[in-house]
Amino acid sequence: MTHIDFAYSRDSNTQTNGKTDPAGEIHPCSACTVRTLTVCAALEAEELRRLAEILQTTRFDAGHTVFGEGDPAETLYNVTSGTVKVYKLLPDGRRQITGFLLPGDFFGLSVNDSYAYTAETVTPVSLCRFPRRRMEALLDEFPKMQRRLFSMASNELAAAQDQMLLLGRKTAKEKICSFLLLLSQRASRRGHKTNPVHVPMSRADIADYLGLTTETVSRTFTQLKTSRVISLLEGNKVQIQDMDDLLDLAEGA
Amino acid sequence: MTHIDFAYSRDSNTQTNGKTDPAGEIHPCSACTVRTLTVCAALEAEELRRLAEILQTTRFDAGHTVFGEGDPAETLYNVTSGTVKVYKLLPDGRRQITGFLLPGDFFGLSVNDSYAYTAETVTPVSLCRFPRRRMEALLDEFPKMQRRLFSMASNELAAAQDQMLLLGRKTAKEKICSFLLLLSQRASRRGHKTNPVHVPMSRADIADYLGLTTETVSRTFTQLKTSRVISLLEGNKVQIQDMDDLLDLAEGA
DNA sequence: TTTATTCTTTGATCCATGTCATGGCGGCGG
DNA sequence: CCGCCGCCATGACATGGATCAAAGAATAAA
Repeated sequence: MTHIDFAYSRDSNTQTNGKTDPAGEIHPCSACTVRTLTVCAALEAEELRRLAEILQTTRFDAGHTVFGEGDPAETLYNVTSGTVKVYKLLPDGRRQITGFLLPGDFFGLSVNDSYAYTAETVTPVSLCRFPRRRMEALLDEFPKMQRRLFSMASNELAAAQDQMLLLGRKTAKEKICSFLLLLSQRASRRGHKTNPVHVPMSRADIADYLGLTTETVSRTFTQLKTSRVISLLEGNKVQIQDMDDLLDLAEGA
Repeated sequence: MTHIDFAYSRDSNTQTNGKTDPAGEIHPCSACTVRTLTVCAALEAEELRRLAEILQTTRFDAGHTVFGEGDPAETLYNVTSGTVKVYKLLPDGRRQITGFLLPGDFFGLSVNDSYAYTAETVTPVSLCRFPRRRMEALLDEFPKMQRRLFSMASNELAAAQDQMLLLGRKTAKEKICSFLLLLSQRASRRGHKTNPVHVPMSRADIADYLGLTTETVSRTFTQLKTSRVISLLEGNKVQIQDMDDLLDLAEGA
């Protein structure tokens, strides 16, 4: 997950998706491109150039469905800015969010020809799109890229196992603490402020990620606030009072 | 998951691990080798030959810990026969089994240098071992193998997401039904009898896989038996009365 | 600014599942 | 053959988190 700064910039076939494009804010296409490419650090210049060729960028408003479960999987995505949630549904509407994706994360990989989950934006988002066919061709050509994607998949798998432990065996309080810790760690890894953590998603989303209800999430937050483990700040920020405390609480120690 | 029959056989550096080797039953080393290699179908003869060179086979009794969470990750394993469970623990002993591995499945892949979970045999098991370093070298040499491993990781990721949905949002009854369905499907995919399903693991293991207690698992089984959805047969076999019924029950429809 | 609308918090109550306890059954060693 | 031990089943009871309900906050619309 090294974010090597890579001084490569080239306008690619940028497409500012109009469907729900919000007003204001200029769309820095080449910046997005560079950002995504740096995720593929350790690639050769040639590989980066080829990647940039097939990549397009898109923007979406908050609450926009990027693709639905079962849709034909034709595109691989990389988050450039904002937060995306991916989830699965049961027939009666129960929902499990399996991940929140932050800048640098890929999604939309599929083994079959259709997506196994739905992807929806949480905040306004910009994405890089890689047409699947062309991406596959590129992977065949550059084993190093494939290797990198494989290593990313392995990381995701490890994260998924942590999440299973959380869903299957942790209490509500442990779940919330683990979640805050996760956000903090991810912020740190991407070089952001780790302590007042930014929590861009709603209580309902948090609930569906942790296998709880919004009510329980809300109650647990106030409980943690009352016991001075955290405090809730303006702008969806959460201040962690004692990181070690939180770490213990997250594992029931 | 194509199990192409591949007429390749060669005695590799087989090592019948003595530590807990049970009596009886001859260990068919070349058979195991072939079996594992066929999992890597679509590989060239040359690749298979090289794989066979670095592969060793081992046997373990039921209840043997193959490796523990945090151990240095030096070996990649492939199950040749038997069932293996992998799990994670919380400090106070709560356990989440993240998967049961059947013949053909790989485990022990690690992004860091240490395993992220514990692997323990459920039944007597034979395994193929691939030394990590040599395996990595081989992957670099044969992109097709890496591609295959990547595709397997993607499949696992999809399975993990299904499991998250199960753990976070399904009821006890739905969990048990999903579990039986999963076993049945996996049996079918490996060409075994799918209906009286063989369930080699204990109630406790099932509970820790589904995020339940043994009591609830037990009760739910009898409940399903009473409502004539399944019946319990000799030798840890479960007869599914109506597959469609079970399918509905597994998703709360 | 006022009014809808949606999100969050909080309270009261309920229930699915956990916890604790007990007995049966089957395998295995002596 | 008997007694031990680990699994499984079942009952009685407890409880964490769900559900139902409703009152604030925040945000968007008018």
